[in-house]
Amino acid sequence: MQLTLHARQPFSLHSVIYSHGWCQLAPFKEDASQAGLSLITRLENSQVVELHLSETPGGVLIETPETLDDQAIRNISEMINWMLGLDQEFSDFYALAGAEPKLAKAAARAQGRILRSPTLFEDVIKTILTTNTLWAATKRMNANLVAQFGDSLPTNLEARAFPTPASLAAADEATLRAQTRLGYRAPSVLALAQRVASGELDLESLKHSDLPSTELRKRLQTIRGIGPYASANLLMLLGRYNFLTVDSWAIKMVSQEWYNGGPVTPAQVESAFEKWGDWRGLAYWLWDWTRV
DNA sequence: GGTAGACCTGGACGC
DNA sequence: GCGTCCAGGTCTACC
Repeated sequence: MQLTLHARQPFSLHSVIYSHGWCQLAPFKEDASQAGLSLITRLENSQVVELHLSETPGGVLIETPETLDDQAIRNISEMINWMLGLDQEFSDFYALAGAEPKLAKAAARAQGRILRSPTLFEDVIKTILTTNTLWAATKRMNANLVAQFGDSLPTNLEARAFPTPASLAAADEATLRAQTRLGYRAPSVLALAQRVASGELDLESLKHSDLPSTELRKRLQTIRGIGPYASANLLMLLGRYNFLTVDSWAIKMVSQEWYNGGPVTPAQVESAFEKWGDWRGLAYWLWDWTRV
């Protein structure tokens, strides 16, 4: 099956794929050429498929060896549209960024879209796995979750999709802690999976929520394991750029950029980008931190 | 509202 | 090979 989707211009698949580290997390798989991206995902009809994404004039080409019915194709179309933010509009941001040397290349590179997972559930779990640990450990924990709880491709039992809420909800905390190496994050992951699987929490509805960003942030922070940094990361994935993902790296970068390497508080990191208004999270994210 | 300490893993380092 | 130290956000108790 082949499917072509149109993207609002300017668009660069490479810029979306490398917008952050998600492309390194299973079940995403980077192309050796860095020109495309593969993923294994579970469709609404429970079919597990492998999709390959590549750029085509005006948009993105989706290919899979599977034979799919019309409903599955619609499902994939909506999923990829969400993951790549094909409808997202950044002209206001580009107009502002053009006057700032540290962001001047954003429009030419078609930057702004942040790679999303197929479901917000997957993105919340992955975000929890990024907290209070090194990137190598995040990749390991995530790979363990996929390997132990994800559904397999029919044609390759080793290749798995991200676990469903139900499959994780059925796990026990001890297994998550010890075998998946989630450590103290295990209760958070388990509690979230159980809330989503039971229907108590409709995470996916937040993708298109009308809530103001501050309210959405409060809602996200009711999830165990989601604090200021993680909620800001999730808001950015939801297309809200009102908050900064202030982590230790951000503090270090702002210290070097504006405080001559001196001590910097999270509030000072926030204020450094305050003038960017509703775009401040994106201005921070795309800022060219290289010294001139 | 602000602060301190616990939570857990794995890499780096010294012995 | 073993022990110790440290980095990395969130949560909770306490002031």
